Amino acid sequence: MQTDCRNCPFKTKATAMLSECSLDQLSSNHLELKLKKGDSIIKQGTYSTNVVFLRTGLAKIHIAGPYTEQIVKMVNAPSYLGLPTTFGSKINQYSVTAVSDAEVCFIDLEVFQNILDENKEFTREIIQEFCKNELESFHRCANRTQKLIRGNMADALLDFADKIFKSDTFTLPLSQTEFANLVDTSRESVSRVLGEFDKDGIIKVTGKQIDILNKKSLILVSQNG
Amino acid sequence: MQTDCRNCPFKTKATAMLSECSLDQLSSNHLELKLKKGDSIIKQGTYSTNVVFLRTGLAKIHIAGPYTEQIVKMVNAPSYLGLPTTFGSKINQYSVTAVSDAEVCFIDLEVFQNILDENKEFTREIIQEFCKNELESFHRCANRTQKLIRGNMADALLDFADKIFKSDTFTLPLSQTEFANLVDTSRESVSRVLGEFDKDGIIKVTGKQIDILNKKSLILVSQNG
DNA sequence: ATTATTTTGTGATATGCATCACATTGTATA
DNA sequence: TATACAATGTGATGCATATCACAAAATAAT
Repeated sequence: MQTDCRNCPFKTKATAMLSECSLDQLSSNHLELKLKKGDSIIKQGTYSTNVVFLRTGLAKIHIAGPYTEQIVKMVNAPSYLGLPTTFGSKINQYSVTAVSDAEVCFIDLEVFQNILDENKEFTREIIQEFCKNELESFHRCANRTQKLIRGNMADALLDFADKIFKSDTFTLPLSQTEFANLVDTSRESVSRVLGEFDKDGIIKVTGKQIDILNKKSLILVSQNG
Repeated sequence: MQTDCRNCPFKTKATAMLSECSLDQLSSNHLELKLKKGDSIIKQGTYSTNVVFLRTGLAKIHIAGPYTEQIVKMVNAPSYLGLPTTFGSKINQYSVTAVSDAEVCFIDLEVFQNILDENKEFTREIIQEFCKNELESFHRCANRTQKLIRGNMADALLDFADKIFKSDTFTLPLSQTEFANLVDTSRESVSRVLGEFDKDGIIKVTGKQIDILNKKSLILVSQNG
């Protein structure tokens, strides 16, 4: 399936910088796909020469650790995925899976490279993106290892509310097992802590539905314990 | 102090791609400094519009976590430092400190940006570098949280041997407290585990001097417990 | 050299959380 | 609608490791 990228309403900040010429180049060199929740977008260990543009939806980046699968981060559209592998080893070093219905465009790496070469502004934005990611990963590294479970879970919930869903009411797009892999805990602890937060009136849990009732408390838990 | 960048013997893969013109631009727009072990290169919370080129030496990237200072990674020359902050918020989000004597060049961000704009190959290499870092951080994230202390310490030692010093004999450039902050442990555990490894004949510890005696064992410990 | 300060070694104790073991509920499948 | 399977709730137990509390070296400062 091919669409005209010029009129794509789901541009990243970077894509908005592209010349019409480059957009046309994209149009004629990409494969658009509609995915269902759970579908694999990038599979670790697999060969790939594509950059993936996540047009709509929400995805998890996950990687096989020595014992369990670890969710490294959540990504929501619009966003480019898979740059590290395609620019690096060509063998995907991690997996990306849709956790909601999603639309993606597969872009040939060479085309993407051309577009980088020919659009300074685009390149700047992509580099900005890398910088932001690196900083985030530094912070995550420092926080996740120093905080206790309640703090990390509070962080994760705040992340979902503020960065992913932009709302204090949302339905968790992950099972508790997945949530545990994101927060570096066990499934049981997720269940327990979610229960505690509910009992304490900080959030309301109704199945996978989360309502943040007392955001200040949640932030306090995030900061302390 | 200014030197001619054309003849700098400490070029990164990226810098080697630069045109003579760009190198001259660098030459006339940078500040070269000799640093002593312990000197600060980048200070978290501080304003900055410089990219730093680590010409020689070894540095640690560290960040203030909620409780302790966390060492995020070790970087050895030649390497560019501080891109994430300068391209991002201008306020340094982390610190970089020399852990050995070092030489650095401070490059004005605008100059660096110009050079990026005008050298596609250079840009490609810088992006490659970002990709490599992102992958590394993913792996670290998965490993550090899943492995026990012995495994993580083995990893760190192997990293020093293989990536930093390229030798199975080296002197630890960190105190045990710092090492602990790198490996997500307590100072006491570092002392204990180092003692265990020594007793088991895997390494020989003489003060800060480390000799890897049985690398296979060390790799096994890294993989298992 | 002598004192002060930082770094390291090592035992004893406390604790956060993983793990195990089920019960229970929810959800897909026949 | 019944049945299988996956996702969740919850107690009891064990363990890895942080923390505390010193002693002993090693380094730095005077």
